[in-house]
Amino acid sequence: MPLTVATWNINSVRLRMPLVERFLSEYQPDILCLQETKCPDDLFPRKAFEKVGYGYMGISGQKGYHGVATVARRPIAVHERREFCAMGDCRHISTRFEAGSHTILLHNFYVPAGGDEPDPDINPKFRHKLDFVAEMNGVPAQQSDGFSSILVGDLNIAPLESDVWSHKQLLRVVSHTPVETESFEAMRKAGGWVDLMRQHNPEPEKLYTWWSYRAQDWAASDRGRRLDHIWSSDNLAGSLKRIEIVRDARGWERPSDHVPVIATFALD
DNA sequence: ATGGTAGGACGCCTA
Repeated sequence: MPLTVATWNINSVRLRMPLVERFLSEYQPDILCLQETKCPDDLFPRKAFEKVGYGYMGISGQKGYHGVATVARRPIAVHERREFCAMGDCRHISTRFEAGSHTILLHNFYVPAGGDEPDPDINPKFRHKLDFVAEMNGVPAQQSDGFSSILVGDLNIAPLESDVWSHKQLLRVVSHTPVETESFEAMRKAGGWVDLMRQHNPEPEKLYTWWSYRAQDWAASDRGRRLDHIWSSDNLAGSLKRIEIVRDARGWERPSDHVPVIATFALD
């Protein structure tokens, strides 16, 4: 049976609810994981999601900053909301659902951006980002309880050379510094996670999911980065049929600076 | 080398 899972940093779910509705109606993913909802749970637009057929949701939001939500048109249950770095931030929610013969644990992450200065000794936000990635070592793909796993989200790191428009020019820019990309890839591999976007579109093909708001013409300059990711445990990777980056969404009216990424699985 | 834009909440932090 097919399963489609999408991830999208929406940069205010309330402001961009019309875009979310357009995306859900055009692409109809089974599950959509949102980041940067910037919305406390009691103000989350539950009714609007229910109205378009997405009646199952796990939300973890706070006022003004961060916030994640996983919405679905098929049953999902909240598994856990994990706090990282003892900061009290809403940056993770995991949900659980049945698909084919699998019970799948789906992690939805919003990793700290890390500020501008890539030196943990003088920039606490960069320190926080590195600590957060280190703590993600405690989220392995293989569960002792036999769940299969998917991990998605805005991970705010572009690990490979072809994940940025210019490897050389971004080596000292937060999101692509060696200390980030190396600890990120080490964490992913140690956790047993497969990078599904790269399984489907290997290097050196350029893959971007984010384009800065500050560009005069984002599409013409195309200075993008792959900050959003979809990973899975080994036992699901072979069932991946398709990965789609919805680049068009960056050109929609009042867009997020991130675009949706959709994974389609054919599960037994 | 620099500054550029956007959102939340309303002065300034975060991305």
